[in-house]
Amino acid sequence: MTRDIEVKIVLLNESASPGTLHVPVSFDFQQDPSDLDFRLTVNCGQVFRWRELDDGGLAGVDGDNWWHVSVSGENVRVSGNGTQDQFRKLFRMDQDWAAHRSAVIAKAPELAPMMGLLPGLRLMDSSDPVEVLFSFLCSSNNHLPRIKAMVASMALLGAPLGVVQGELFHRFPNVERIAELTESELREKGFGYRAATIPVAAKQIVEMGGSPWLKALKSVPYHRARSELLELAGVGPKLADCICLFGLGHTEAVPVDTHVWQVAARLWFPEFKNASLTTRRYAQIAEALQSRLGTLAGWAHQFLFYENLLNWRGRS
DNA sequence: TAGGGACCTGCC
DNA sequence: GCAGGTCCCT
Repeated sequence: MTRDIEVKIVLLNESASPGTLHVPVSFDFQQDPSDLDFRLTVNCGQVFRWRELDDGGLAGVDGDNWWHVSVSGENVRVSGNGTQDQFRKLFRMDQDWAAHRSAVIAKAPELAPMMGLLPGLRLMDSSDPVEVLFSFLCSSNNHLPRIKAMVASMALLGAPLGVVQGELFHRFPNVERIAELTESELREKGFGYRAATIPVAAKQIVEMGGSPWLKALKSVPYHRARSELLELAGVGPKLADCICLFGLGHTEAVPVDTHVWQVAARLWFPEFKNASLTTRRYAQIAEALQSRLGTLAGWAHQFLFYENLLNWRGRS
């Protein structure tokens, strides 16, 4: 691993988030793709700003850092402006995921087939809950390509971080900047009815203390964090759980969306077959996973979600 | 409480 | 018609 001097440059652009630029570093390591598959992990709907490059690599942003990942068999080369520890944290590389896999299969054997189809799907740990929150605010009643376009559009408002293969990557804007947006400008940019809720939610967060308030929800119990998030405009049970799981490290959270709903009805609740997703039934499904898997429930849920998403066309 | 409909926009 | 829903109203 090489580690060059860090140069801190505070950007003076008032309209953008303050950020830091570092001299790029790179490091190499060995990684079994069936334990951690970077391509799968950044494409399975936890994050919306990673893209595949012409050289076959992956590039994306997390918080103040941009990353460029190149995988060749078990050899991985990472370039970026952050530390190796930050990269390892993003992909939760310090945990024993083979053991986690065995634990999930032991307690919920019916999940084994789906886990087998998606080897290397890892739960990420974003360092910017603000980006997670507003990304998922864009996701309601929406599809992936448009969600990505909307998140990319918001990201243009943030400070420039670095250039990868000729493409400029931005830090996600801070809540204060998002709170300045107007409904009409967001509607012009194609946000649809979410244009109304995004600035309102941002103002609510600023009112309560901004990003520090949101980050503080990492260290309160999951149910407390969830109920606080539910007070925000446009945030219902599903989004609150996504924010808890992907942005706040509450890994017992189980977001129940249309895909998880379908799988759950097939697997555990046949009586839900022609029913609607109510608060009560939502809780029953989440509880079914949480009671058996505890803090591994959120990771396990990801297999239900993504396997169903990939194969939804093939089902009735 | 459960069920139903509206809501932006774009792709199947 | 339907998307990784939420909100409002019977």
